[in-house]
Amino acid sequence: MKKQILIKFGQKVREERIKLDLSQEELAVRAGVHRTYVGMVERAEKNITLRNIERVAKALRININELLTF
Amino acid sequence: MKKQILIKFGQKVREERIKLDLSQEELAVRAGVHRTYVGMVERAEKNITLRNIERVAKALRININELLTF
DNA sequence: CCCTGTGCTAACTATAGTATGTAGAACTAA
DNA sequence: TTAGTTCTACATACTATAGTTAGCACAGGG
Repeated sequence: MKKQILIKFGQKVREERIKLDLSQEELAVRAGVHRTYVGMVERAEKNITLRNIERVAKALRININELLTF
Repeated sequence: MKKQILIKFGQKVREERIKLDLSQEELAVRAGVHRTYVGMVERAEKNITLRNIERVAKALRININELLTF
C-alpha cells in the first residue's frame, strides 16, 4: 500500500477531522465505519472505495470532490 | 450495488470516455485495468477503489476531483 | 493510577478486481 | 441475403484485497 494518492487522501481526512475537532472514533461513528478503519485510512494502509469516500466526506461535511482536492 | 454515487460516477466515466472517442477496451488498456471492469464500473456494478479512480482519471486525462464532480 | 486517543497486529468475511466466454446490436462488405 | 468486425452487456468463477473486529501497547492529561 502506501501509494501517493492514499497518503494524500489520508492526510486530507486527518486535516479535516482535526478541523472539526473530532477523534477518529467520533468520525468513524458518524461515517458508519469502524474505529480502527479511520486510522488505517489516515495512515494510507487501506485503499478506500468510492462508497466509503462518500461516507467519510459526508461525515466531514464537505463535498466529495473537495475531499479529493489536495 | 447500484448506489447513487456509483451510478453518477459510472455516467461520468462513460461521458468522458465518449468525449475522447474511446471504446471501453481502449480506456481499460490506458488505465491498466481489465476490459470488462470498465463496463462494470460504468454500469455501477462495482464499487471502485481510490487507486483505480486515479488510474481512470489519468486515462481520461482529467483531474481526479473533476471526475468526482457531478 | 484512570481515561482518552491513537498506532498497530492478526484474523476473519465480504467484495473488489481479474479473466473467460457467450450473446446480441450495429455496421461493412461481398 | 450471409459473413465478418467492433462494441457492449452479462454470467460465472477465481484471487486479491477492502472492510470488520478484537486485542494490546503507549502517550498525555485528568
